[in-house]
Amino acid sequence: MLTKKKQLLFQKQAEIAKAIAHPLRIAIVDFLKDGEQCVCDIAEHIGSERSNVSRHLSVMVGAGVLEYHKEGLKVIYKLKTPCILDFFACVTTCLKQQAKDNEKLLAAL
Amino acid sequence: MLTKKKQLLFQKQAEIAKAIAHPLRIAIVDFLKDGEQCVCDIAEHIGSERSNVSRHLSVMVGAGVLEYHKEGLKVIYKLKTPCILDFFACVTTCLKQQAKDNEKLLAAL
DNA sequence: TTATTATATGAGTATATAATCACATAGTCA
DNA sequence: TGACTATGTGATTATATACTCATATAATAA
Repeated sequence: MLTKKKQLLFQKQAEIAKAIAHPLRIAIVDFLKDGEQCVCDIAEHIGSERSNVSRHLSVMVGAGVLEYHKEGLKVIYKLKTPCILDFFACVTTCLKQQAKDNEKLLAAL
Repeated sequence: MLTKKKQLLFQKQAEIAKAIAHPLRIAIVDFLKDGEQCVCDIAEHIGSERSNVSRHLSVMVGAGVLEYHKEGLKVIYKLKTPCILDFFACVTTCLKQQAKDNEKLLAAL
């Protein structure tokens, strides 16, 4: 059986994973890897309503993936830890693996 | 604006992230890192109904995170790519970062 | 002061997800 | 064959999430 300690750890890990597990949020993280951005520029870049983007951003702030500071009217968001980007490297490896499998399947038909 | 190509990539990445973004599923992946297991042993280990575990497993198979084979009555699941485990290293780094921040906050009170 | 802009948030709706129970399926063995 | 076991799945319910619109807040500038 799982210890309480492990359960808590898995809970926390799931929160971070959930905070990234959305196409728009991944697009946001990908955009922010090149530097901090305000909400309006993020919204423009990913092509979604500002209110919606604002909500996605606050989800990621809540999970500790992003942080922000205010500059006049604007609120500037950035990655809190670059380690989040490692996640994409890992996922990309998985996708490549899948692509290889599909190739094999295709070749077998 | 996002290219169609990037949108598709982010979609795929989100699918994998979603497949892991649940405490029970993380517990399953953690359990499987030491070797393949049948549904009943997984259910026992994580302390959940077999039918529920079966559903979680099929979500992860669908996302290409797990694979399985049958052995008599049993269905044996295992990690499809070890790269999934890198994800946990990354998330753990984020959690440590958060813990540090909380420490700072606590010290400031 | 008012007008403008950027952002956040409440309310409502639509959809997705998770869990449970009952049942179906399929393999094993007496 | 029938009993048993492991797994999967349909139906249901509860909950969570995503999105949109309207509105609120807050900073700025005229």
